[in-house]
Amino acid sequence: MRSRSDVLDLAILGLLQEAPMHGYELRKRLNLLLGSFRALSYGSLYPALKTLVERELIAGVDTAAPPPHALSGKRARIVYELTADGKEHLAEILGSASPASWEDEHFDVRFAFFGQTDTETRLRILEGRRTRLTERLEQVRASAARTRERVDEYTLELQRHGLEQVEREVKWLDGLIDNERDSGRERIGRGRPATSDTEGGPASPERGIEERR
Amino acid sequence: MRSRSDVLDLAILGLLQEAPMHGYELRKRLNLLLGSFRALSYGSLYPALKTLVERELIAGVDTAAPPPHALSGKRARIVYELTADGKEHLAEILGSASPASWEDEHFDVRFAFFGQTDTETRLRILEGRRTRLTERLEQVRASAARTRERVDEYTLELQRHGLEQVEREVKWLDGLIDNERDSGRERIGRGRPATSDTEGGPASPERGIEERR
DNA sequence: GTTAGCATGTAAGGAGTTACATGATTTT
DNA sequence: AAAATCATGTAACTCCTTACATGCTAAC
Repeated sequence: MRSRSDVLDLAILGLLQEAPMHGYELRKRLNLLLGSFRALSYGSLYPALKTLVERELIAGVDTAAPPPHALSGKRARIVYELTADGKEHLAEILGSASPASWEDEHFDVRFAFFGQTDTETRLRILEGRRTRLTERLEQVRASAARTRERVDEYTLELQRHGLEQVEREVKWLDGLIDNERDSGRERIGRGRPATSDTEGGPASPERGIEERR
Repeated sequence: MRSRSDVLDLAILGLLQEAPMHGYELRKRLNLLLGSFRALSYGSLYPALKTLVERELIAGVDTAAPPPHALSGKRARIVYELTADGKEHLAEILGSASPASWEDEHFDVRFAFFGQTDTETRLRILEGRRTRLTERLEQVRASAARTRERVDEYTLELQRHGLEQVEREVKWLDGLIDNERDSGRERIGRGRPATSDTEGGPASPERGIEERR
């Protein structure tokens, strides 16, 4: 009875670290976080919560009938929060930078919780990710060169577009890496993102991502 | 005993239409085609081939022991090719433009076989895809606006980057759509819009499409 | 003569989805 | 009063991967 996706577990723990929440709300936040739109189903979420409770990493409090006030009005909903074990477990994961961290499935979630990760680990993950992507570029370019002639134009265009997307992602990473290097060099604190930021708009962390346009 | 992924079936049929092939080779071509790098495993491919044979859409010929010459040297390998039914089935799929065609999982494969698809269908798929993506942009932007304040900067940056990628894809589609419109109209003058996609980027977009053939 | 790559398959299991089942609360 | 949306869960099923099992052939 092991598993239930590492990624989902981490996403849940990370979100609960920010604030206790019930399942339904968790799902919405999760959908914004992961892949940004693919809707995670309840059929995945609730069983995952269940096993996390069994492992005592989170605890659920049913807000329906709090012994003192019998009629709090609200209907049954179970608000989950991290246990001490859960916090420890989360900190352990967020402090690590294993090769898995920069694979497709893990990277986005790890990145989303960079606010709870120290600069050094952030850098190692970003660099690992960058290496992973450039390896991939090499590989695809190599095998594309080998099959060049027998491929029709649309297949070729699809490949070209795919490569361009990856190249773009590498540039994005370069910006982020520069950013982290700058911030790592001036302060030694834990966590804390680089920018003082806050001014309005969907502005990107200053120098990081301005390429294009 | 239905199914075995539509997408995989289509990819196999489409590739076999181009040329008969054995499993091992099919896999390599498939990996270039789909997602461009994610390696499809034999555990998926061979069972899929098996059911396609059972459905009589393809037929496999074992090249190991051709009755006439007992020692052709080559080891056992099964070359698959489309049956008449298979060709018909493929043509039917490639002629359709159902909503499924422009969903994430299907679109790439449909696009890869545009060479075997008529202009009108190509256009409908490209436009459907474009609509799908812009809907998604709207949706994400809307829910992002609602949660604006309580999201930290890294999560925000991730979302911003995600949106940018989708926007880029829409522009790519715009270029392709213009291209198809021009060719559908059997190229009358009309200095083409040149698809404002480019900037410093490496690849020269379009151009490749729509020549030779 | 041994490593690397060609070639074909099966069994078990992981990670998720859809569809079902149920009911409360809020909005129109 | 109806419809939407909040809220929680389970069962069955899908699609895929990993690991196993087997053996040939080319190159070093």
